[in-house]
Amino acid sequence: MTNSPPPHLDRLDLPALDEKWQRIWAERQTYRTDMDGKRPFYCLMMFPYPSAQKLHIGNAYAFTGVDVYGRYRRQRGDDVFEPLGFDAFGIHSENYAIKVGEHPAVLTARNVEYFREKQLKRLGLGVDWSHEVDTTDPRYYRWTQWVFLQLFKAGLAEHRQGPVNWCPSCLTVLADEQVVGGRCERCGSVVETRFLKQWFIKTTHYAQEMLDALETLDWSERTKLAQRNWIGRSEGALIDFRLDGCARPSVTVFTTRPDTLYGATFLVIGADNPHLDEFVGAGHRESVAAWRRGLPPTDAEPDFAVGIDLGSTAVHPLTGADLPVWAAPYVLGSYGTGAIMAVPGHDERDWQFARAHRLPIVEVITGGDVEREPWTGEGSMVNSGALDGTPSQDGRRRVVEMLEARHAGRFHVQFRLRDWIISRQRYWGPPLPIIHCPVHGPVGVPEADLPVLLPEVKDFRPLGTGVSPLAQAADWVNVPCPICGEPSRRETDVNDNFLDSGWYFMRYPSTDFDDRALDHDRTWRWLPVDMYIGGHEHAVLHLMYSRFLMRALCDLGWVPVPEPYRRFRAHGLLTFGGRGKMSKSKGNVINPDDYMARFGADTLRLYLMFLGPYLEGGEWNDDGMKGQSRFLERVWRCVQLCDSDESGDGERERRRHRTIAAVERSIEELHYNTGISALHELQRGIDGDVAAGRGRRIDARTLVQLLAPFAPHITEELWERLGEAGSVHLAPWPQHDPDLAAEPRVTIAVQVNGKLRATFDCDAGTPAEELSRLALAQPRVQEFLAGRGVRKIIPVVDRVVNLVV
RNA sequence: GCCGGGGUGGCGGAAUGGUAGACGCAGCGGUCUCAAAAACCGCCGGGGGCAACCCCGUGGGGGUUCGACUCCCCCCUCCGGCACCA
Repeated sequence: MTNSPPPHLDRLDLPALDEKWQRIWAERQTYRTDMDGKRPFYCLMMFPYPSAQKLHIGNAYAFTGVDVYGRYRRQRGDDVFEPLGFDAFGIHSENYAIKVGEHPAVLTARNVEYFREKQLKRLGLGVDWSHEVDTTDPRYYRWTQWVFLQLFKAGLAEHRQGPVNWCPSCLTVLADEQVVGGRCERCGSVVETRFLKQWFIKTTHYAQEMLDALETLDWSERTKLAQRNWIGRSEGALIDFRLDGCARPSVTVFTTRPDTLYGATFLVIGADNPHLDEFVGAGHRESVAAWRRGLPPTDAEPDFAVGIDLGSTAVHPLTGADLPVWAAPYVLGSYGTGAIMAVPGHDERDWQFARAHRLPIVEVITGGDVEREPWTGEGSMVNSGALDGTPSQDGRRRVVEMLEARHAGRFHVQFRLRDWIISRQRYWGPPLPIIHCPVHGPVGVPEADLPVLLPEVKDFRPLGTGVSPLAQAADWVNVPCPICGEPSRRETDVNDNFLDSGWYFMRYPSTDFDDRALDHDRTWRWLPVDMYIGGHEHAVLHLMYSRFLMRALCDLGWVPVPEPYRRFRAHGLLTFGGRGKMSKSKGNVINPDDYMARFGADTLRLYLMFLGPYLEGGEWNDDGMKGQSRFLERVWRCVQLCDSDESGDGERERRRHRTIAAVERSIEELHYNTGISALHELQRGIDGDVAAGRGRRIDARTLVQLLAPFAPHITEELWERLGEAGSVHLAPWPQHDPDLAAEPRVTIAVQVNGKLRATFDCDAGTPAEELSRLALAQPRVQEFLAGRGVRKIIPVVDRVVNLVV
């Protein structure tokens, strides 16, 4: 090769090519999807929330990986639908707006503009922008409200009192999924329990179905596992205990170990159980009330020393024994029935509590020494009346049968998943479309009156009173009941923005229609999503909610199938500066804009896809870009210097077909890094041909086409320069023929006792006996055998011959 | 504590149970240049040897196998998630 490009080659200016082709693609609507296409393929990426920060490199990584896949499918002839939008409502944006003293509507509109125009389009995504959604646009949230009304009408949305997570800093209720380790997912404040009337979506109604359907889904295994754990199915029994000495006549507890019932020595009511007062014995009221006031706020660390005897007693349903009733914070008031039977001999926490408060510990399952430590394993039942000697596994069923006979208990399946609280006492969200009538209670806003527009208010900051700032808009709040016309009040809470994002993918195909949420034909043609790729952090939030919504809307007849995503893959995490996710606080955020301005979008895309297996993520390294930058320079030169129309050459055809196969496999399995390696090798090969004056046009075309999903701009330019008509992104993908990729000659490794001692070449497919003969004939092999007899020969065709002496 | 995923050159990483380290970065040597940069060519796990070559090597220890980065068991370690769920 010469040291500088021949004079007739233009200098490669990647940022200029980005600008040129992005403009032309927009003009020619290259990525506009034929919504009536014969081979629909719905390729989905998680839409971003345009909070104050710009998109960072992690977003670019996520989007590029999906785009490569979508582009590949498009080149293979599918009608690929690759839409994008903005999840612009929510606390993220609102809090930032409060911080900078700007209205969230102004702020998010500006951010959306920047994201779309300066970053997402700049990356060269093959997105059909004509189907963009913005969750803050009334033309979108009108239908979010419609979705809520469908759930309301179906009885899947309920206004009820309940214990809820309250963030004292964000001044709003949070969903369970937004509480991490007892703290607010967003601000880290310790979450408090409050009893408020809230809107619940009955996700638990589909708990079993969603659990069962996981088995049938083609999803990343780790994502399915996270959902399985979150739904948290457990089997056991509900057991009723009669109570004496308090207001309540009885209490029901849940246990997964009914076989240990004979070992129950006391009951514990959750300290945050809303009905705690009803369990308190006469004469204990004041001491219990004082104890309760002195409790520390919800904390992740359980303290078994904390607890109080409530002074009432429970009657054991089988033995008739009197058991003391206690209250303690180690029992959750909101899981199961909010109360437990304590079996200290066979439960870690009950044992600790019993020790701390000198309560009796009884062994009812053999296998350990319950005075020293609790035995939670299986064994034979003892101290259990007629059931003594029964294996504990069988005992579970036997005890349930006995309870059922006495009407004191029954088999029960308990889920850890709880209903989704979707009301938020904040400003920046879609108002829940409900009117509270003194006569009719909560009434849905008639669908014809949608959208319920978010009203202007003087101050959009949260009030902290448990009421949304929307309550300040008196004219807006006071309306007649849609049924009877009585003076009524609008619901002033807005919905959780996970409701906005829970159905956005259903809306994309139907954005052409303003008079319906989901067009029947479009929805039946395009749903479910064929390929969804996104971050694993949404395993139990967005991915659970959207599965619920799809299932509910399917049962109501609005969508064709209950599961929203045919395939889901969780991509890996991009890290920088050691371990951990990129975040502003760690100071390890990379801004993609600078790199695109310097090296062009193709170089960035290529490097991101090369730095590690896409499903596993990898470490960003500033110097890594150089390798791909050099590669694109070499591609630019060698492709334009190929001028031979030769086609029959066996070895170079093999190389070409081998590369097609390698790139196809790498994209289909989302191991983009190995596909790019194969392209490097092909390019080096072509470079050698060009130096010898025989670079083939067919190789140049193939290289350009295979590289196109990763580097869409330079390949489009080269395609044009090669004199090809139309866009490379719409040209038919090169066919690969396995027969033409097969090597006629292979190298056989010869091992003696498993160690490599020689190699020789032979025709592919040489039979085993012939391989053995050839291996023994190798002079080096004879040296190593040194006259020792060969005990065994293991020939493997086209691979290896192992000689055992 | 429980669950999941990892541990391979200086670094990122390759490898249907069959020649470990493809591809890229960094480094070293060379070509070109007054010089430097860029580009191009070559070398690039460790140890030994003048050399042909030899020995060791995929977190540690066992095992299965003609043959193990790959399969099985135990341990160490890193990352991520969940975490009082009765």
